[in-house]
Amino acid sequence: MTGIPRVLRVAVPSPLCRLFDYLPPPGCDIDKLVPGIRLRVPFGRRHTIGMLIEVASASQIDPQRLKAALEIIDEEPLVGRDLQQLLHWAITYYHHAPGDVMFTALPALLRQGRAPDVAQQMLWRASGAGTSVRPEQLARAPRQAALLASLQGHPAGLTADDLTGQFDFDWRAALRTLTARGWIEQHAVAATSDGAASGGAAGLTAERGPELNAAQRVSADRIVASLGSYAAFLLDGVTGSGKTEVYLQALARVVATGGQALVLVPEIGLTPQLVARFEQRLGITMALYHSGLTDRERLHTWLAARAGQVPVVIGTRSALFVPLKRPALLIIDEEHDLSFKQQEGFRYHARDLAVVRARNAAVPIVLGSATPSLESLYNVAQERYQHLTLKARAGVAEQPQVHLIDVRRQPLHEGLSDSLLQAIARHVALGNQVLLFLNRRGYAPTLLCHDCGWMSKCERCDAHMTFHLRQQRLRCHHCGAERAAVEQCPGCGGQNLLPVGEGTERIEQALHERFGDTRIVRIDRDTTRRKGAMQEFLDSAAGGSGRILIGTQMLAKGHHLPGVTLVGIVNTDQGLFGADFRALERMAQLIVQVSGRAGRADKPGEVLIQTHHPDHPLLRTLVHHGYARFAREALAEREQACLPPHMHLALLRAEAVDRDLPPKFLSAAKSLAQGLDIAGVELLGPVSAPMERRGGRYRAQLLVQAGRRIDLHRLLAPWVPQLETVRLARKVRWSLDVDPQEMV
DNA sequence: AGCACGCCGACT
DNA sequence: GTCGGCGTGCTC
Repeated sequence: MTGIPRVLRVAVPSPLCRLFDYLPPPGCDIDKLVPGIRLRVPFGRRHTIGMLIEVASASQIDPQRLKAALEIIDEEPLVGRDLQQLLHWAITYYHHAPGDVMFTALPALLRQGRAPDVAQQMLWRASGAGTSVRPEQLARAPRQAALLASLQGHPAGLTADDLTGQFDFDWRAALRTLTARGWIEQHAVAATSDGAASGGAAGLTAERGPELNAAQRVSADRIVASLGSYAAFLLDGVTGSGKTEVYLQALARVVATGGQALVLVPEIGLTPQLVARFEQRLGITMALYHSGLTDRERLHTWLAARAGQVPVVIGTRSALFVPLKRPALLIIDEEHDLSFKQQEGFRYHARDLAVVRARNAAVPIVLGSATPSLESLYNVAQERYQHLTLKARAGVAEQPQVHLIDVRRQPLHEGLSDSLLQAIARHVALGNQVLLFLNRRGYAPTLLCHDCGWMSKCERCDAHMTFHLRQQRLRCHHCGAERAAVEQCPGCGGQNLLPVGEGTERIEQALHERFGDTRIVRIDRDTTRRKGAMQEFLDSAAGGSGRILIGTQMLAKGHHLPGVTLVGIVNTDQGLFGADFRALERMAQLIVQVSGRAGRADKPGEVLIQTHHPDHPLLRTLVHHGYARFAREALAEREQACLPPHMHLALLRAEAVDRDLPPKFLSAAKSLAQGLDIAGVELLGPVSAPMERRGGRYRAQLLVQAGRRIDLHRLLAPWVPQLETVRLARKVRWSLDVDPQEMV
């Protein structure tokens, strides 16, 4: 064998848009250098964990500058080919730092270099270098000194529990520093007891479900028939049409044939009830993966899924990256939901990546929604997805009656019109439940001084502070700033502070005054902060206690509220003319989702929508002809306006405390882009963000638009690495958002 | 992002 | 005289 120089191309956790080249660790077995393994590498003046991306024969970097990797961590690639491919795809599609992409896809413990084995316990011990350091040298850092001394005293190593018992300060910070200096190392030993993977099928018996109706049958059959190869389905069915039954049929087949499925649900959609229902029907134990778990639990699920020990993994956005040994099916429930889009750092869309993952793994994917995103409907029109439609509303005789209430020139009582109040009284008198929806918590969005015009503005944002009556506090819902509400105007000392506008708290109070003896339950972030409170509310509401339910966004998702016969949407107007071109789509989805709560079981439902714009054409279409027709027209409108999904967008954002810097940086970025001279791409801006100041920073954005996706990427690929070299890039916080979902 | 280097103000 | 503020620069 000739000595072919080997260079390891490594993704290192950093925001830098490139890979770093290393020499193999001294004396390492070349065969172990497989893409997908982790390495410990020197990086700058510290050590870090890197992911091997490829083994190249030569580097672009001056060979003198190449350092050798320190250690190989993994024997085998952490994830299989399909996931590796997916991550590479994501790096080039989102133009995001490869290290950041690779490492956000891993559970925290693996990110930290831990062995991919839950049965191991991590110990920290002084490294070779660390044993010869005298702790007294660290006189400036007494905690580090104490920690190092302790570890030197225990050559076999100490666990996190040991350290927590020993030190009353935050030893983890000291540990990080010492680890970075190379004086402490982690090492894994077989754990004494707990935590071996418990496996999947717990020997439960699957329960029989209801008979499927024709549409459900067809849908389930087509999904099942496509198992074993790639196919994308949009399962489009109104609330109560039985999408879940279709999922269950397909999942049952996957489970029966020994495959594995991954189910993604929106952040607040993952309830114990949903999981219980799946488990009963499939006769298995589901593996959960979401942010509410501890790092250890997440690692446990991840490993069990990778080992093929669990048949079905269910989780939120980040579960997309859970490896499967025998992937057979992917399901994205409520595919239109915004929580599938990560809104910071590596801004991926889990639904879009899931489609790519399904293709790589040659398995079918089902995107389910009662209100599909316009993107997905467009993909149906382009014949990229197959459309499965469930029309019948299983078990419910009639669709709810939907009416617009024109509130122009009508007297409003704390935001509620006479017609709505009368309807509420009517339904309550019949012993039914009423659900009112208002996407604004607190008592009033602002306080106004009647004497001098002072308003409760946030000091750090271009926004007002919301007045919370019961707690007597003013809060900014954008940055979290908070202060006590005063009786006197801070401007003039006057006593006439008026709450302007309505929030859920105010509606609740108004309803109390009007319907004194009726039980009213408010469900928003303020009343459900306590863990489990949301569930208690919903359980008690489902049980019939609470005649009137008032709530925000969080009430819109598929909770079963069988007693509700009237849904009132207090205010649609923000959605109709929002700064974001998707505001209307969101509002329509919300209206349909909230309406889906009404009139289950045998009671017909009624939906009343208050608006100042009863003639808004798309709102009328939605109300009179339903979501499908609304979506068709909205898509046509998007096409005319040259907006997604007919157009492809990327948004370069920047923010800084200094107001001038973001636009300056974006202008520099724009010049660079223009210099690249890519045809078919248009740059709009820079402009300030819709809320220019937020959390004390000024924000601006530059929009990149292209009719063809390939043109967009032809610009982004060379442009983004260039942005790093812009001087001003260091002075602003900037990020690129490919396919932005919110323009704020 | 970290992390160190480096050059100017208020403290033992 | 030093501690430490954050501006600047680098990471294979």
